[in-house]
Amino acid sequence: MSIADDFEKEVRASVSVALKKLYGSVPEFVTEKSPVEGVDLAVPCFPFAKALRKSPQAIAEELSGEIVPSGLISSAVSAGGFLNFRIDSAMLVKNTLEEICSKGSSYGSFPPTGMRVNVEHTSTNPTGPIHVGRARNPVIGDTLARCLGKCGHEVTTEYYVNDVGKQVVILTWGVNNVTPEEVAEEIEEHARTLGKNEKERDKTDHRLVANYRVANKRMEKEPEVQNEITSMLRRFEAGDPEVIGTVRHTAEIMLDGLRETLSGINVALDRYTWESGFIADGSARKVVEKLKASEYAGKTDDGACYVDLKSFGVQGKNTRFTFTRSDGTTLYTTRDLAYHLDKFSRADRVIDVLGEDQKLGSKQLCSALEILGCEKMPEPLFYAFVSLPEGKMSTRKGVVVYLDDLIDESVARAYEEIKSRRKDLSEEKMREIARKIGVGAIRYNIVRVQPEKQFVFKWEEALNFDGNSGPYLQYAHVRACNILKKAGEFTRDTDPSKLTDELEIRLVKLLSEYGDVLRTAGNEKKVHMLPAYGHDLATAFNQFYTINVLNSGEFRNARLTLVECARTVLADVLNCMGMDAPEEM
RNA sequence: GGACGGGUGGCCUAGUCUGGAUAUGGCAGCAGCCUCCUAAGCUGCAGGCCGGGGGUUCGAAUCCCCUCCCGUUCGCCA
Repeated sequence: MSIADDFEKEVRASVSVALKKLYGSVPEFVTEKSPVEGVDLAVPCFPFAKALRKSPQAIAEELSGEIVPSGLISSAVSAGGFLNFRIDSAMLVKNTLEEICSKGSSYGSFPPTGMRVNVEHTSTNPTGPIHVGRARNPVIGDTLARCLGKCGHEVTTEYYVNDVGKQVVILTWGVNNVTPEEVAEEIEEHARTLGKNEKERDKTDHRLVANYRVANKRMEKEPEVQNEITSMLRRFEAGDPEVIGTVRHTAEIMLDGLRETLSGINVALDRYTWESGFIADGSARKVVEKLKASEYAGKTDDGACYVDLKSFGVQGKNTRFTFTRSDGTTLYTTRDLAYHLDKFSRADRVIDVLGEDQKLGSKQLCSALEILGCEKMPEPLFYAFVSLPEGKMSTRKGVVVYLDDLIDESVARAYEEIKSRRKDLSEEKMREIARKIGVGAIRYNIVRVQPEKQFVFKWEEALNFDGNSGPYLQYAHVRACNILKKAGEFTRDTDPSKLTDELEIRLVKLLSEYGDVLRTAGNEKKVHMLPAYGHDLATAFNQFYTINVLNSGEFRNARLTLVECARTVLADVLNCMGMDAPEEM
């Protein structure tokens, strides 16, 4: 329960009492934030006007006369039909600062709920490196998971590895049959057609791309290769452990590279679940049997099985959701059903971070789960695709920016910045800080926009280190650290009579709202609230920092206490966004 | 064609679910601020028919209807 919640409760109670006393009844009313300076909570009186046959202004006037400031309410005044409340800033300051001082980095966190929440994110096909079109997924997913953890839930993050299907089989064939000479030639040719010289990156996910391309090309031209791949696929689907094993091995090699990339942006997943596992353990088969037995089931002339989802609101030319091919083998979505049943056996709440191309698939999945008698539904969190100014991202056409390249570029840019302004640091230290800043800039830039908004990737925006950016927040944190380092010893002082400046109150007010932000960002899956809050907090801190002398004078202890509290919350906001909180930069 | 999402100053963006007072910030532009805690900062100026049109309402960026533009999707692919 935050002080803001308490304040709202008191406001509602006092308005209710006043309404009852003046007019004999308590109609529904709302409390809201106000754009007016110095107003912390407002009650619009317009809705009362009709029933009471009085002007909103008069009602606000009468109510304000009835309400005596007490507790957290310091004043209640009427203005233009609104009843405006002001919070007692002394209590706000004292309560907030004391709470932050005593709780430290757990300030803003909620007590354990015992709820198990599973967040599946990233899950890109293990057939190539992660490009920035997909980078939204791990960043949103990881940030959401961290926020949910702060909300008190037991969070597990999970990557679903698609090691089944044509794509991975082609890749596997390429890894095992394409010669090093062919690979070298392919790399050269690719560079030539794109007109740029891509440097060879010594990472498995990048290296294997050439094998994959050669395999695709040869499959198109050579019938024998086509046959080999088709036969591998058939053996895979028949459950041949040898084929399944080699494909999985290839996927594992690829995944090593992907994991390395993810760890580069501070993303580590708790669990990797393999799609092939649901074939191996028979659970996909069980899904098939159960669906076949349902009243919605049907069979085409060829023998493919489907359920008709018309009555579930699924739209389209065809409302059939096919779950076996005519040869009886399962499809991706069938395995995904088994996977979701598995997830629900391990978690109370299941969240899938998905690209918007999965919308229909996700809807079909939910309907099928309903048919299977699943009581809970997965909650999808969709994000729109990232494109480049020249158009849609395509690995084949070379219209692509890899996440690894973005990270390198951003870190290099941060290194240049730090080199130009800090002559005193060692090379090693500069590299270390540049990494933190560069990665932070990327994560912030991605998570700051609402996921459903389409996103055009521009280098100058991705590498922006000013204003509404990751480094801006990190810089505010650095400033706080520096003051505290220079200050050395001081006694904490939460006496509100020493922190009465408008800028100080505004900063404290923001600090007091942190819990609400985490609740919205986590439980309501509105992850972009976090960077917005962080930016407001950093701005308030910077203003406070600029105006006041903090490390001397009669208010030294109180101001340093506020600096310490701001640093605590800034560091935690950064942490929730998977960004490092450097002590210098 | 249907379904779903987006459209907010030159560019990017918050607010839309749950209607409320002068629409949030940033970038770029202009003008200032480092004898004092890192100027990746701070202050000020300029810039808006909230895609367009109707409607509901005391009140609409927000709700309803129509319409335009952009994206995604409508596989016995994954």
